[in-house]
Amino acid sequence: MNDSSRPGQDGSATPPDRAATSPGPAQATPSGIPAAAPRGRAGTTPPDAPPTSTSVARHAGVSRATVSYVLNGLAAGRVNEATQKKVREAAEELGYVPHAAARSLRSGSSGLVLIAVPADTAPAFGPLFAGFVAGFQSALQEYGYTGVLHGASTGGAPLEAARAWAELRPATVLTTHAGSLTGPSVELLKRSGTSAVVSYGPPPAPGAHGIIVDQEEVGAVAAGHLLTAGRRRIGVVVPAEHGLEMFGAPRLTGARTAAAAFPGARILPLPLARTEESADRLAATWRELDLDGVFAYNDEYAMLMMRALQDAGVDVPGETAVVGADDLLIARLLRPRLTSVRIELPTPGEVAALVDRLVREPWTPPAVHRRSSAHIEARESSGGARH
Amino acid sequence: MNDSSRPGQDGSATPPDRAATSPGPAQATPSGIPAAAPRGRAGTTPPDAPPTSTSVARHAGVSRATVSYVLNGLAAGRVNEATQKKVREAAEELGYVPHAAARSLRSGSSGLVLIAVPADTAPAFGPLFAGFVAGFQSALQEYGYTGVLHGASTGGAPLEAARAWAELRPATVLTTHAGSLTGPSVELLKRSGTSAVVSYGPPPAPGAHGIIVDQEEVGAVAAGHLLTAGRRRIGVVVPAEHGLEMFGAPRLTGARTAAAAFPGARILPLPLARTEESADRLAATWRELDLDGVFAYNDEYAMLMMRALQDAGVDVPGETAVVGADDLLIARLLRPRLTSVRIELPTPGEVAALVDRLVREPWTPPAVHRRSSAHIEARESSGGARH
DNA sequence: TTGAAAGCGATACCAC
DNA sequence: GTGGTATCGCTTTCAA
Repeated sequence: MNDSSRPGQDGSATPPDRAATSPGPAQATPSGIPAAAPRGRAGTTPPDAPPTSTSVARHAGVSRATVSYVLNGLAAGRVNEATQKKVREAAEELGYVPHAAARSLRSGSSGLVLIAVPADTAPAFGPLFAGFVAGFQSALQEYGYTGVLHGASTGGAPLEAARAWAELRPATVLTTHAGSLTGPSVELLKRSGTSAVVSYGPPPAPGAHGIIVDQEEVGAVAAGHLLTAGRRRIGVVVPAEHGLEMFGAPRLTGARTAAAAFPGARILPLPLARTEESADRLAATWRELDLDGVFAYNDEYAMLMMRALQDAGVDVPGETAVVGADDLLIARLLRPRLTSVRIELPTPGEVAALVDRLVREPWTPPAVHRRSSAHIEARESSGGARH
Repeated sequence: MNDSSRPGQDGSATPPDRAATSPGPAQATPSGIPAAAPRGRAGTTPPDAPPTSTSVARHAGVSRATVSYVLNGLAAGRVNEATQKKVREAAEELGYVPHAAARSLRSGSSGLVLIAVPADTAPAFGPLFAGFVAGFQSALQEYGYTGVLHGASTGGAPLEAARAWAELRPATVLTTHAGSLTGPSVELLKRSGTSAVVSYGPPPAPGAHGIIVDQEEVGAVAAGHLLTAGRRRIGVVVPAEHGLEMFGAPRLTGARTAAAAFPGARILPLPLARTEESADRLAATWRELDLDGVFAYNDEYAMLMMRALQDAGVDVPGETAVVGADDLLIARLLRPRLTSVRIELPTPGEVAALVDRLVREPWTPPAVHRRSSAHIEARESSGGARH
């Protein structure tokens, strides 16, 4: 964020005022009016300035150093017990809270772990990921880190994204987006002090660690299940939504791979938007497609698909078997019950432990710490007799 | 985060090492071993220290001041065009990224907007909220702020939470949790420089602004719909999950309020966990409960409920009408189609605009900026004839 | 046992 | 047009 319209700096930021970008590339002067009188902090010590370590020291009648020792628990055998009490009381009384920025500036590390999720894909992540993030943040906390989710949009420029993250000098960046994590991005982050960059989901860029969720395996398991059940003409739903290609494409590939082992098997990609209309349109031409099985990308799309098929008079699973993925609660609630691919992910605690290790041992060579596996959860929607 | 086990400071943090807490309350010495040799930064200037404004200046053969001017677009009429080019090239070449902490320390404002969601309730938030967060962060970015989602758990101590947030010196805190936002918490935040505290959802604590989502209205609209349709014995599902009371309770209250206007109407709370077993158990005793309508908390619980009722042979809506809330896609996919309460929320852009205004005009008195409303989206699940 | 002081990186006055 | 330099709040060594 290198623009002249930082909040609290001038008095004229407006939304359309697209942030001027970065030092690097040649850049015209900050578009438009150079902003009115950039007043710094106004008077001297307004009614009540935020309490600082200095205020606490004054209030307690000791030096700043003493305050620091006491408040950080390093006072053992250094500071008088009575003095400690005084300091703590003063801090309490003033409502003192240490200034994280000042601390990290001095100490050289921010203790921040950035969970970077590109804004445009964020809504696409389901409850599974939301749960992971929550658990991850809690786990990080146990290790002393502060995990924050950063979901800004960068218009797709990987280096811009990396720069935005790097400004915060995070100890680690864990990101879900493939595109934002190019080699140069990783390079930039590392150069600016980030000890580890971890790709969560997609395969990592050079220099980054990876916790890979093998989307191809998901597709392969789903298709394999259908194929094993005797289905041969298989449709694979590919979400039309932007930001889901990164999942949809490899799942399709996986299905194709699986089909290669079955002579006569055919895979047909089925573009589908997450709307009733789109599903109805697809279902209307179903008979022409002549498919006896469909892997519907995930449980939500599967529900959409199944509903449309049933409304169109297609029997599930008799005529066409349906398989979803993610094994959400709805899979078990649907009728017929939805067969689904369950994806085993590394737990938040494991990822937090990894992050901690990488921070403490930054020399650890980039590696893929895979630990995801996919199982089929067979239910009614794929169980019926074949066509 | 005031403990001695900050990452990168010592060499012995382990997960069970529950972060020692804060300056305030009397506190024993940091539990256990005082950590091994707390080595600061090791050698002098390791192979490549992160580039700073100074390195750029050196590299370009100018002073740090000049670098600052150029990189912040304040060089107009101050710095030679050729010099500017030199500076920008040097920055590019070194991969320089400004240090946000240093900048906020100096400028007095971090440009950070904290979206604080207590970790234990986070998984409870659905796709609606996820979408809001993503949009909000993008909108904030347009104004020059950095929106981050902070989902740490604090064991329920409001002041601890506030302290953790305050350390980051955010310009604004937007929080969804009622419990974490007590009067003293707001006080603490404001004293430490946060210009506005906004409660998103629950009614605000004293001193905080509020964007209220009137959960009672949701309950009232749902129950009102059922009552108007002639139903009189109405069950209201109250989620058993922790972290959902804040929604469940007011929705129940709203339903009760609505029922008060209909003589002979009865409201019966129905505790329900988000599992098939729980729903089946409830459905098994359905006839004894003798209910002709149920407001199932939200669409997901409604799906659970409806499935269990149908499996138990209860006709929906003939025998019992069902109403959900949130109007998700699944509402339209269910059969019978699910009647749902649609909640109109302020858009991310509107909230971002509000935040910006509050930061620039911190004197704005705390107020409730309500703009949520609930409408019924009537569908089949509540449309049938009454018992 | 406590205090003085040197920075961490960036910014913006005020002289040159 | 440029370059010193004081300063933001905090940590930590070294001296008293």
